[in-house]
Amino acid sequence: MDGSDRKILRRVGRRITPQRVLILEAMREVGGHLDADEIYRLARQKAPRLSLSTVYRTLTVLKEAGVIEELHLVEGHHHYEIKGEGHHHLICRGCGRVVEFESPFSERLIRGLGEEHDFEITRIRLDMMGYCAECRKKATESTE
Amino acid sequence: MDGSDRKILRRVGRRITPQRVLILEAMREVGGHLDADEIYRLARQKAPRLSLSTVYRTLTVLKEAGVIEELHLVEGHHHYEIKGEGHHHLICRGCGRVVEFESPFSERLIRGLGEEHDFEITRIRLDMMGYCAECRKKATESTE
DNA sequence: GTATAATTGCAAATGAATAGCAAAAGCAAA
DNA sequence: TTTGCTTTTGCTATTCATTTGCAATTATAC
Repeated sequence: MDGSDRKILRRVGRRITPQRVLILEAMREVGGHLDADEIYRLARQKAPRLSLSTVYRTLTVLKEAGVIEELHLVEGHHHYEIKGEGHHHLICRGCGRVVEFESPFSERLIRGLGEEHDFEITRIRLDMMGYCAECRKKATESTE
Repeated sequence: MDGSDRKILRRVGRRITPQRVLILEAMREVGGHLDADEIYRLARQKAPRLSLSTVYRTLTVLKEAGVIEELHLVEGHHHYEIKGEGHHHLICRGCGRVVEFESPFSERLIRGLGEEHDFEITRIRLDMMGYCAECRKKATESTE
């Protein structure tokens, strides 16, 4: 957790606690998307008494503060990732692997869409589902 | 539920029951996205003994058969809609209203993205979050 | 330091979704 | 149409991610 994270938490009137620092550092260190339980297990390595509810509460706080983002990559539970990278996800329906890619949207396209429906667009969520090379290969092999 | 729905269910080896017919008809009639409970309440008007588990099981069957699609529009629970319209969602963060819009993607763009990551893309999920005209107006008024 | 309000850990609760099971019903073949 | 087999249903109980209540602890302003 760096200075700017601290500033953000203060701005929204939240305290800086070791648990919050730890959770955010774990997320920054790993990068990409993690679910609550993965974060819990990671952070507990350094703070064995950390509770899962604190993880959830911290994730809510960080989400509200706009530091992280909640993703719906799979059914059943959420994933979380540090915000600001503005990337999207390619999800393999075969093996579940997730590949990140950069936004293919031009500013102009987004502005046009927003104006068309009189919406001020603040966030784009784009996920593409399909099959990765490996799973396609496996599928071909098993059919032959 | 029309003939083609029946055909599809038969093809995947599922039976055609009054409950399935009812649920699918309710969804087609209302159009757009509904959650399991809304579907339950709608369908129960005509079949009071219908159970919520049957709704969930039917939704799973229809999902597997490719007739409907599960959406993650809000946290906490899913929404379902008839497949095939290939549209996306503009979701207002203020009032929760959902506006549907057509895909802004060109075939070429999608093919390019797929090739770049060696994925065969079968489905695109695009949701944009923001604020509708009304909520923006309200926000301005309350600040003045 | 001290006061005080936010935060934590723990345990219990919630709520969407699933699973187990006996009874009911669809459907293929006779 | 009747039979026989299998799926499906309704009911209830269960699962599991997430939330909440609460007393004890701790961050932060003064």
